[in-house]
Amino acid sequence: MNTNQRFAISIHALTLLAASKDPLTSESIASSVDTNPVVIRRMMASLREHGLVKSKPGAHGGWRLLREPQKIGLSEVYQCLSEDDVLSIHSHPNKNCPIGGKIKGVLQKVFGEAQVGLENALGTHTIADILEDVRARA
Amino acid sequence: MNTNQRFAISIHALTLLAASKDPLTSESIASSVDTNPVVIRRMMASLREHGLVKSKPGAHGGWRLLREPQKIGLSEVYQCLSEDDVLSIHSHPNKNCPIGGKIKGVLQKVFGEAQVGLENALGTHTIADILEDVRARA
DNA sequence: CATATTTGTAACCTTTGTAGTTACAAATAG
DNA sequence: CTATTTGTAACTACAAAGGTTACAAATATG
Repeated sequence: MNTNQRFAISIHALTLLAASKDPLTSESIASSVDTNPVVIRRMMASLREHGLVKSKPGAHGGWRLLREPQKIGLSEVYQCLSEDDVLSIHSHPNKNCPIGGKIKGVLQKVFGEAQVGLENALGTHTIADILEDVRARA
Repeated sequence: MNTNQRFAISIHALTLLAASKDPLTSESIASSVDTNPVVIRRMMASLREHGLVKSKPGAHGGWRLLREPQKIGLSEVYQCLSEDDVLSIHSHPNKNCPIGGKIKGVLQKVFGEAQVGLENALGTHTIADILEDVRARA
């Protein structure tokens, strides 16, 4: 239903940062993700706006975490990126229809609950967990 | 994150059917949803494949439910449409990287849990509930 | 200061998915 | 037979995403 790899890439990048003492460049993150450095910068900018990471331009620059990995929950990462909700409502149902006129409000409520269900499940994991899981698969 | 109104439209259409004794045509459903009848037929075809509705061509034809509305959970409706999961994984992380090589498996597990959280929340509602909620907003 | 490195960002292209639309065949009721 | 309705292919328009290039601005180092 959805195609937007930014969330997956964000987790990937944050996990790389959690595993590294030194800052990582967009270039090196892009290499592990297998994409273009600009794609990484664009995405990391959202994480930076929410205070999860910091960037430093120039020689020996790059990205680093601003918080311990066990304090970065996946629901928070998700919220850095999610402009809209996962489920979306059709825009202009017929307001003259007794059902069409009311359905949007009902769907908003129900889809909101679904969103909470999704984010609660994500919130049970942190970047530290993910790193641990990755390492356990060695 | 997502744009695909089919789930919302499916719920809308099923609610219309639940509220009607007689079969409804794609035309009349499309009118309440405010879209083209072909869009409705395409979407209803998925619901038919999963045994939720039945269609009859020809004069006095149309769509009707094959099950009582209180026995149609929203999670099931969702599953009729969801080809992919809500959260999607980036396709080709670098397998030579110690993290890139393992991240897909880890994300599959975590995203699967998130999907379950979403569907569980949806599963607490049925088409009968939705119709009731709509009517309560009169 | 000069240079190499790295982020920041705008601009553009391509691909993909979705909704919308037209057209017409096939089925069905009366 | 005729009007109605689904089934489906084919096409268009549009938007979002990822990828790419180009270049300005910032920074560490010698």
